[in-house]
Amino acid sequence: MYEVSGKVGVCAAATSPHQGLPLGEAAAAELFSLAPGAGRRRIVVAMSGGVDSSVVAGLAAASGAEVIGVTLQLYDYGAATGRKGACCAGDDIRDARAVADRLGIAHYVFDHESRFREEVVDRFADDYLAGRTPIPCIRCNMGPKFTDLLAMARDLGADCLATGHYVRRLVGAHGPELHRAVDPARDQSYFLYGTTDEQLAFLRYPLGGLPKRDVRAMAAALGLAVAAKPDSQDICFVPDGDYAAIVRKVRPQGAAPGEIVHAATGGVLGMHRGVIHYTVGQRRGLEIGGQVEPLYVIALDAPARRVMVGPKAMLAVSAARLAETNRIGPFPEGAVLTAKVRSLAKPVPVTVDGPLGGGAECFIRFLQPEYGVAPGQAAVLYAGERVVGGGWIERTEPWAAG
RNA sequence: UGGGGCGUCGCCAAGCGGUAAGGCACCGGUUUUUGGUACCGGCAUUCGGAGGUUCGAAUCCUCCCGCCCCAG
Repeated sequence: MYEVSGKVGVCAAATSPHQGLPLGEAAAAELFSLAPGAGRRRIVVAMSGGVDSSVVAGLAAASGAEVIGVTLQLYDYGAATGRKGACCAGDDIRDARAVADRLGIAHYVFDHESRFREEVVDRFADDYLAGRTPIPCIRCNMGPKFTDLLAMARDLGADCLATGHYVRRLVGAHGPELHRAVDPARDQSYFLYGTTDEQLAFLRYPLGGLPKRDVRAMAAALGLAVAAKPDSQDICFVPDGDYAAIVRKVRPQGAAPGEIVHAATGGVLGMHRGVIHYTVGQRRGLEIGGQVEPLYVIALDAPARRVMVGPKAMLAVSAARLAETNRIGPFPEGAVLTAKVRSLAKPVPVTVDGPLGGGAECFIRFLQPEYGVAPGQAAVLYAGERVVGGGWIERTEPWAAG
C-alpha cells in the first residue's frame, strides 16, 4: 500500500538544514497555528515534489514538530517521466523523497492512481464530452487531496495537514476563514473554494503570507535541490499541454467532427474536429476567416456536436446558476460580494440569489456584463479578501441587449 | 460564345500611374498551477497569365485563362 523512507520520529538536530532559515522555531511554529504546550506536535505535509510544498516541509521541521511528508502518486508513472513543471508523479515523487531525506523527515508515498483516474481524469474527459470546461485541479483538491489525504493525516495521528498552497487561513470570530494570499499574483484561492469548514479546521497553509521569492530563497537556504525547479503549470496529468489528446485517449468518441454554426444567423460557417477542443469564450482555433470582427465560441451543443459561434457581444452574460455550492464560514449578509469565474480575472461585483453552501444551487448576478463564462468552470465568491465559497457553473444567462 | 461585371496574402477587402491599407484566420512571444481571454510581435518584392506604353503600372493598352450576371 505504501512505502516508507526516512524514520518517523527522527527529526531536527543541531545540524539540521533548517538552521539556514531566516526564522526561528517559534516563528516557524506560528505559521502552523498550533497551540503551544500539550507535548510534541505532529504535522503531515502534502508534498508534491515542488518548491512550495518542500519549503512547507522545511518550515514544519523547523517548528520543532514531528513531520511526516506524504506524496500521492496520482497518475501513470512512465508517461509523465521527464515532464517538467508537473506534480505528483515520477521525478516529482523522487524529488519529494530527496527533500524528505535532506530534511530528515519521514516520507510516505501513497498509490492513488485508480482513485485519481476515476474522480479526476475520467470526470475531466466526461465534462469535455458534455460540452463543459472542467477544472481538474479543483476536483483533485476536493477529492484526493483534501478528502483522502486529510483522512490519512488523521489516521497518522497528525495535529494538522499542511500544504504549499498560496492562500491564508485566518481565525475569525466564527472560526477559521479562508483568505486570498498576500501575493495577489500567486493567490490560489480560486482552486480551494470547495474546502469545507471541517477540512479547514485541520488544514494549514503556511505560505499564504509570503511572496514566492521568499519561498524560493528559503528552499535555497534549506539546501533543497528543488529550489530552482520551475513552477508547475498546465494540468498535471497532461504531458505536453495537449489536453484533447488525453480526452481522446480516455473517451475516443470525443473526436467526432461537427458543424460550426453562427449563433445569431444559424448559418453553418465550417466544420470542427470535435467539440472537446472548444470552450465558451474561445477565439483561436476556429479557423474561420473573412470576418469583420473576431468570432468566439458562444456555446457548445454536445448532443448535436455543434459549436455555436458569434461576435464578442454575444458572450456577455448577466447571471450564472451554480451547482454543488460550498460555503466557508458564515455568509456575510449585507456585504458587497465579488466573484471570480476563472482563475485569471479580477473578481467582479455580484449579488447572490439563493442559498450558498451544503451542495445547494444558487444564482449569481453580475452587475456588469461578464464575458467568457463557461459551464464547468467554477465561480468563487469573495467578501473582500475572504473566500465565502463558490460552486460549479451550470448554466449562464445572456446579458439582455439594451 | 451577344451584352455587362470581376479576378490584390488562406478568407474579406482598400488602392484606380509613383513604387501593395486594414480586418479575419494563422504563427510566435508575454501573462498564467484549468480551458480560454487579453496584450505584443510576425505574416503579399507582389497584385490571374503573357506581352506592350511609360523614368515609373496592381493601376493605361493588347491578347489569353478563369469566374459571375443578363440575354439566349
